[in-house]
Amino acid sequence: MEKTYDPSKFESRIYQTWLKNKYFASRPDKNKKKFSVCMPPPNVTGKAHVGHALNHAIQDIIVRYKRMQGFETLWLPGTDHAAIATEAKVVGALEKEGLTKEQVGRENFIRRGWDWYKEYGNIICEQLMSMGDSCDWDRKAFTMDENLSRAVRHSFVEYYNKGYIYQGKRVINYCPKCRSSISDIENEYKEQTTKLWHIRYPLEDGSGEVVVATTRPETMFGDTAVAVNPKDKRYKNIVGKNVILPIVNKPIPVVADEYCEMEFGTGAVKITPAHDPNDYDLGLRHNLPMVVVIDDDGKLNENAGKFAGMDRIEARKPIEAELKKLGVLVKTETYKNKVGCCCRCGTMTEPKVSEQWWVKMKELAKPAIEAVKKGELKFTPKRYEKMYLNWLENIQDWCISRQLWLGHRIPVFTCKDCGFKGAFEEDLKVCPKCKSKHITQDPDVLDTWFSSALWPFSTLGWPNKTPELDYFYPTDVLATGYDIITFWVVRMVFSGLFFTKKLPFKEVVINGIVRDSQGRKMSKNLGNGIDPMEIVGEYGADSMRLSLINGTSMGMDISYGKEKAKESKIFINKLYNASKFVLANTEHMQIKPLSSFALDEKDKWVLSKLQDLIRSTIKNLDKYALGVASANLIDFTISIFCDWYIEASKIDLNSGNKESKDKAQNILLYVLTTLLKLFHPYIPFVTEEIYQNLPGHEETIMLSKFPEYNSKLAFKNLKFEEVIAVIRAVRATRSQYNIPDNKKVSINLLPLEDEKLFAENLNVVAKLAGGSQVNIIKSEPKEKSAKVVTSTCNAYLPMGDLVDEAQEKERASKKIEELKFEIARSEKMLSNAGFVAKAPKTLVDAEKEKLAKNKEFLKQLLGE
RNA sequence: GGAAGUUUAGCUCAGCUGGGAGAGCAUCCGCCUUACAAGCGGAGGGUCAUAGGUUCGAUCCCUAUAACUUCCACCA
Repeated sequence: MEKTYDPSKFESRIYQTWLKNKYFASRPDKNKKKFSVCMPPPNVTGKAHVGHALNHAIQDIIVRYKRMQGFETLWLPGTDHAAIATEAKVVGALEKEGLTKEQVGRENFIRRGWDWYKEYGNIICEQLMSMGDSCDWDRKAFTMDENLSRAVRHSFVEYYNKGYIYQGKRVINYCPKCRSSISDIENEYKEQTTKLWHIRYPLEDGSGEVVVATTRPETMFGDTAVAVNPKDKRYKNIVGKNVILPIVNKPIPVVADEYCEMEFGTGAVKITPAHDPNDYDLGLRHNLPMVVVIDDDGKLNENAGKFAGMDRIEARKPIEAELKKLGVLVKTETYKNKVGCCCRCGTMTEPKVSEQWWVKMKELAKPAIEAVKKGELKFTPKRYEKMYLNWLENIQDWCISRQLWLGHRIPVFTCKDCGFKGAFEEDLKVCPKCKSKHITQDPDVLDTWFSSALWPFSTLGWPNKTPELDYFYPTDVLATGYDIITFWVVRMVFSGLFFTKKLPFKEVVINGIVRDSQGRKMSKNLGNGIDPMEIVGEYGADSMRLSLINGTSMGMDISYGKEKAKESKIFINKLYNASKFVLANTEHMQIKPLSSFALDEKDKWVLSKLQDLIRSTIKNLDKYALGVASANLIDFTISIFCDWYIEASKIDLNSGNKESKDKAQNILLYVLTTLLKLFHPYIPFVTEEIYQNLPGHEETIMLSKFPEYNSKLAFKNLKFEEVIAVIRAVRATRSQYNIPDNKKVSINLLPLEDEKLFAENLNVVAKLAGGSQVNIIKSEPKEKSAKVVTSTCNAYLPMGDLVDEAQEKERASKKIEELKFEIARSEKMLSNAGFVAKAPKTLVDAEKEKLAKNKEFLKQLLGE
């Protein structure tokens, strides 16, 4: 092994070995239990961000753990075509050549899309590899693959034929930049400061006026009414009359509708049915005409008169000027509101009436709701079930059509001659009704999430009955972020239940969002994003993984910065160095069963602690408490293995006694090997690197058996901590006397109970407390000494005149105070009748015992 | 407007199906001790947001309050 820990020297080499040996591969095997996970497909043309790093660390830890436990484990990777995002990039590339979509035509455009996928599609996968993802790359899927596309068409046709898909006119959110409709969840509301324009609409009969307040003056050309609340006394007399729409000079009616809030603004609202969902509904109720004034490109159209051709937002200024000129602008005030924006490009979306394709949701949602309510589908943490249920219980129909060219084209065909219309899995060439060949296909494509919703089964071959689908489906766990529960998790669940009659997974593990070290969301605007590849380059994938997981709890947002990766690297370095020590001392060792050795107290202690660790690690991994498990592993490594066992083992290793040396070597090897296996899911590279150098190692740590609790190596009545306590107390006293660590002193031990224990550990005390010589004494020494007390053993450091009486007194009285406090506390508890009567017996007994011990201890201290 | 979450050491966060508060970093003191100075030893530092309640006992359960965060709905 290299002298210093340098992950860049071996991480990629090890990954290549794993790949080459097909350790990630998985095949249906009826003799084994399976464990399957499907990867949330990242955007094919995207790059990994720290959110991926976190999510993938979680998945890989779970998957590696299960694989080591002997499950036939499949982690199925893949990517998503992300139509809107990719189309925007291809359009951008065309623009640079001075071309438009329309100029190159649909077919060529799609070809360019594929070129794009091919050029950039592998970047993200390579990045995931460098993070250590142990997925079965041979099964890598892409939502636009032939078989996945077949799944999309198959499911569409099934929905369609069963009446779940319909075409309908509704107000939808339209992104003028992406030139497509987007669904409600893709429409994000952002706060902005704008103005509230108060505009005067004069009554047609000249008897007065109505002032309306609006945030969107540019839509006034599409106004077809002014609405007031029927209860509003101010406007009672004018309901039914007409007002004149300024600039346009057109009469429009005043209507009464509950929708208007009397308190807001002036209590009168201008109604633009074509450009606002509420106005649209109101328009339907009152039979109002619809006037479209904004075109798909976000520009005002001919209905806006002289403002035609201007951008909807830019037109506000000249419109305001015109209103002022006409004397109908009462006032403007600054106003904060929220406007819908496209989640992909951030452009303000335009509510717009149009004909779109929809999936009826109410009925599909029902079994998905039931699954969680019955406990068949579980979320970790549980609170996210509420988010899921809340969404499904208030679900709206799903707008699945997008006005794009990239993606899965809607397989609905219409006969130009007889008007026949239907959905087909194969392209329709001849009308089944009139045999005409004049067939057209719907121009729109499907929402990207439509194909993602099929992911857990389409990737396994569905709708074909493949052995993979049969064996690996349903999958076991889905790990994803809470930000896509509504986009994706919900849709996979109802799609899975509808098409396969099974839940696509049993458990959903939700991770939080990775924020910057100041707790802010990472964003391009702030420039505070962290590139995971940079972290991997600087600290290694292992450090990045551990730092993202350790000490966190599932579902919580985490603040992250390079410092954390550095901390993890420092720890891994420690593990690496400890391993180097073990390796250096076990080179030519003989491997023997631990039962063949006479174990002393420190051996029993480390082995028992290790068994506890194995048990707790399994328990925590099973409930996805990954951050707790790793913290325990790290704590054991440093505070038990390195600080005490390794140091103490040096005595046995250098004793010259072959039996002792053999024993120490075998214990060191066993503890380290076990520890590496427990750590492997978190830090796969370095554990493999070390493992490959261990005596008696197997082919790979990846496929070695995950440690199991061994009761034969778990001992009771461990006493080594009494020795530790004495060493600690001596060290503290030395520190108080400013005796540097490298200065040896003689130490006299006066055991209070177990003389044998201390007699057996004299050399341990000498080694770890800096003793030149350590002796057992039978009574208080006459020599002037610094006195060190613990509850089971006193230690005396003979220092002659260097003994500081004042300090000795202070230390003694401090100890006495402590004891008195403890005794008072115990007595108070035990004198409480309620405690004695109601607390568990073991607790009461323990308290009694503690009290008796402390009293004895105190007596002994005071007696001197 | 509806819902959820967070509040613990100077900082970043763990922990708790209720039984004496933890880690890392930072700070202070002492050490290059032959795995590790990316280290070792020692030390200081917290009414576990506030107020009530349940209990023999509350950081943990319940109820209010405050601050911050997020999700959903949305008033022109």
